[in-house]
Amino acid sequence: MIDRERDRHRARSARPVRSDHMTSATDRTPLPRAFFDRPVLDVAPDLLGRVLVRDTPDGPVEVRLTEVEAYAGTADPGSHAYRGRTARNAVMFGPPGHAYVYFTYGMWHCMNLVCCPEGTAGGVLLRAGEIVAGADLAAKRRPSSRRPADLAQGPARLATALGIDRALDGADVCPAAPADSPFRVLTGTPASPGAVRNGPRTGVGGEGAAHPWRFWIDGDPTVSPYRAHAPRRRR
DNA sequence: GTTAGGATGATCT
DNA sequence: GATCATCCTAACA
Repeated sequence: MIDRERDRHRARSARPVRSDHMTSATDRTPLPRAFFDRPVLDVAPDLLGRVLVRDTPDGPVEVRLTEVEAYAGTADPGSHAYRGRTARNAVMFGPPGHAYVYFTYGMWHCMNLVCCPEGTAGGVLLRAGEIVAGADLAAKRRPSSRRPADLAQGPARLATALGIDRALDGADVCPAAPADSPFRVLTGTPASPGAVRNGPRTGVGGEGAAHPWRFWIDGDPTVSPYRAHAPRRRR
């Protein structure tokens, strides 16, 4: 319990490494499918600093990823794919570079990026990020937001800010042309390896809790507060 | 500042 | 019928 508190404190209070005076422009080259056709533990930390673009008729929203979690398919007790393929998780077993969107807690959507070769159900949960374009639209979708940093501070918040729902389950994130999909992932400005931290995944209990497969950019204010797995109490 | 508890429904056993 | 890869608000220190 003490350790939990300490981890949480550490994640929140680490020194900021923000670059308010950044001069180098974001690299807007889309990531190729080969980027995702790798083991999840390679892809997950490499996604930090990348920019997910979500196009809608209302306009684009772009989020710079600051926190992700890796889920390693049928061998990982924390993964939705642990018990094998079902209608819900089918997209995870498909080709890499697609969105796996699920509905949870009766209210929220969360989004993964499918990794690994087809047939291997790897996924990276997008947990948090910094809205770098379309903040007005994101704020309209998230009226309870108090400040820019919390617009996408948490997986369901990120999905809400980007207007993501089950209709986007299976969407291609590496389209041949931008018009072919509502998603793209840009090269962005990858986080330097020295700024990347990792620790146990949020909300994952049991044997899956042992894996330190949550990755985040140290000190970034948009990283969500860590919560250890807590079994729901009966009432 | 922190914490407890309710909201709400698809999914799976 | 239990379990969620969660969020928000009210209440409290």
